[in-house]
Amino acid sequence: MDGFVLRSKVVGSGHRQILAFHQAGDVPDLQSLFLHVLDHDVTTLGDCAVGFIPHGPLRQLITNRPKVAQALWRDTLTDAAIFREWICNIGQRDATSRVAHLVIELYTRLKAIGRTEALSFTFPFTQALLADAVGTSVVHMNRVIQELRGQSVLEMERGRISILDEAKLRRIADFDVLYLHLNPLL
Amino acid sequence: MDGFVLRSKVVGSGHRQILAFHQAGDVPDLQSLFLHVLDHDVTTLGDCAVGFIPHGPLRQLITNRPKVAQALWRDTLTDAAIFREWICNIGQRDATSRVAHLVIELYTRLKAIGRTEALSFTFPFTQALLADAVGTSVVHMNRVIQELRGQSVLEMERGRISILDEAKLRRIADFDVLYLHLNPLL
DNA sequence: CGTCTCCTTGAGTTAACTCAACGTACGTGG
DNA sequence: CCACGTACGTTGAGTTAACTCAAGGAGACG
Repeated sequence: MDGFVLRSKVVGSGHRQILAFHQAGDVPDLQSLFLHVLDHDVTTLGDCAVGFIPHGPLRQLITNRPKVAQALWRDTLTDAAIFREWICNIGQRDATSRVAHLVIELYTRLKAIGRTEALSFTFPFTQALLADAVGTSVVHMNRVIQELRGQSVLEMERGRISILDEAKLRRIADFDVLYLHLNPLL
Repeated sequence: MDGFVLRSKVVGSGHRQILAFHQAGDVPDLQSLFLHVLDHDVTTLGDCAVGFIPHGPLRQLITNRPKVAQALWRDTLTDAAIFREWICNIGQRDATSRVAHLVIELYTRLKAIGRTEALSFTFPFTQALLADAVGTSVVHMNRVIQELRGQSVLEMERGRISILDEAKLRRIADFDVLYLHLNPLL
């Protein structure tokens, strides 16, 4: 309902990979609705207001109301689409692009629910967090952020991210909004 | 029904990222059932026998038979779980581990449907294909494969992958089968 | 005032990349 | 049946992006 939630997984080396960020309105738990065992961690990121829906009533709802079921199913499919884009992001782009891409994704999704102000939004990140999300070391993340700052593309400070040059950021990010499937009527 | 299908996406640089492999019994198209616009490519890999189910009758089936709907929904959720593991694989492991992990994943999934022989299976790969799947260059993929060959862990030749030392491969891969959710009753 | 978390910087190292060339197998058409 | 083209694999050499280790600085907070 408010705040941010993240999915993550710790691999054998001890490093953590963040798999997704969720915001107000998302239902992260749907990913495990029919899996019976959670294969990753789901954590709040700072202060959060969250609601819980027991699986029992939820399954009943899904059985009795096909339209609601389809809307929820659709939600899990857009999550999957975002996972796929993250695979591309981490697999094919350099660290600077990856960060830019992540920032635009967060900005775009937050804008869709009216939680941005102009070209900025609040997000309780640390550099270590961003590093875990895009698969770089913390030190390198620091240098990438300085690079983006130096180019007057982004500003990041105390839980707030501000886009200074949107066109340039989009270019660096190689961002195509399609995968977010924001328009359900399309 | 037979053969392999792959999902992929081409990024701005022109490079291709493979997002998933699908085998007999999978229904790759379910990922776009409620999205109305496909955000990535789905391609056959060599000779294939595929079946098509029009969305109309499929939606009707889903509406009328909640149990079937849940089984199909579950299928899309396991696909998402695999996407998540790929994010970890590409984001956190080195190239050798990534290849090892991919091989064990393919082997495990094929074994579940009885399409392996002993510790080997047929798969129409090229080194360029594997490179696109784990996000490395072709040249580096070649060296990684030579490394695995040299350590007597794997053999790959003419569309066949053979595991020579399963324990060692699992160790290199950092593989935990959980994310495949092979047992629906768990 | 000390402690904790987070950010920053420098230096050395390594994994992976690019470019370019060459080898090899296979199939096809002359 | 050979010559050629194509696709795939292999190798070497030089370069670069990113990593690790280690240390120092800045702000927040009790």
